[in-house]
Amino acid sequence: MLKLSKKTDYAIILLAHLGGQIDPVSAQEVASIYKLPYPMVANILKQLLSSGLIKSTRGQNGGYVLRRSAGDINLSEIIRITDSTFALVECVHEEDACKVYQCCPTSRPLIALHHKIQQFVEDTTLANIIEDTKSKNFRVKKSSYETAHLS
Amino acid sequence: MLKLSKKTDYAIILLAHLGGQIDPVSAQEVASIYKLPYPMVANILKQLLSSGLIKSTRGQNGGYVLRRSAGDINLSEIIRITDSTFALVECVHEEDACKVYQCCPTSRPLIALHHKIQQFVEDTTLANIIEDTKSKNFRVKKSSYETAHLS
DNA sequence: TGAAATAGTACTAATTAGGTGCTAATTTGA
DNA sequence: TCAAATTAGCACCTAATTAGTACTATTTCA
Ligand code: SF4
Ligand code: SF4
Repeated sequence: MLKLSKKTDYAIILLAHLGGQIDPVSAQEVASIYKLPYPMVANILKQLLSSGLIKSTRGQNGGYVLRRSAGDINLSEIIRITDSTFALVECVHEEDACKVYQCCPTSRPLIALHHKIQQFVEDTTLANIIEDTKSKNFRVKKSSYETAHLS
Repeated sequence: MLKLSKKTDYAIILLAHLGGQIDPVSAQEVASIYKLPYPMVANILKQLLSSGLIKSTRGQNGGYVLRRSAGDINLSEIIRITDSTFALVECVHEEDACKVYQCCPTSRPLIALHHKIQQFVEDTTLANIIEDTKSKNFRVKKSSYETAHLS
């Protein structure tokens, strides 16, 4: 369906929040701030932890903090963790994955398109997202053309 | 999962084939050429027909031809027909679609990213795809950088 | 008339996404 | 020391979407 899963979508919100904090933030806290279902948030954080993107402290006043700087984390990596490795078409990473590959005339242009989109998501860092976040209140006043300073 | 559905993937193959022919091509024929399951191909062609992308002739020697020129059909339209309207995140086309929109800090940068990708798929016409298709045999010999003349 | 083909619709099966529950382990602070 | 807060690690369930199939009717042409 060519859209980000909720898991990835929420993960981006969570990471963007952690990126703006210094002290650990608990799953409880971040779920209530953004009105997200706590169990989902907890699950996603656990997955981000086991993938090494964040680190945790247990017990009272515990929570999560980013393990690396926001500028070092790109969107491609987040998608890979919470969704799966991005592949516009199956044959991008493994030619054998698609049984019609040998007959397929359009794999080449589709793979080329894949790489262009891939470049975008790799160039978009968490720091970029956090930066862009700050002006949310002006969204409705600006034209869509002016939102393009993302990369 | 951020990938094209098989339906869209196959639709592109079918349309690219029709774009290279003058006489009507039957579902049977195109299915056998590309080793695709006939029922799927037939279904997809029916959907492309009802969406006005192709036209049909029935009976013996019948089949399908493009209704418009390949240069007039872009990837965005194909995706809209066989998948659904592209939306990287739900809030792109309708803010109310996502219940956390009011609290969401990251919608702005994600919508910006959406528009960039959208621009790509709109700029990619069926004619571009057909053109790029011709050099498939050189794919393995070329670096991925050289595949970029798509848009 | 009969074979080849589309037209339309309805259906099933497999996979994925979204969301929940439970129990153990750890830390803090009263 | 003990209870509360919190993460850790699973296993599970349900709904939605995708992939693929089936069947019947209609049209065309030889
Ligand atoms: S582009 Fe062709 S080879 Fe690649 S996944 Fe799609 S059908 Fe298969
Ligand atoms: S970006 Fe935010 S508002 Fe948009 S769909 Fe995702 S969670 Fe909802």
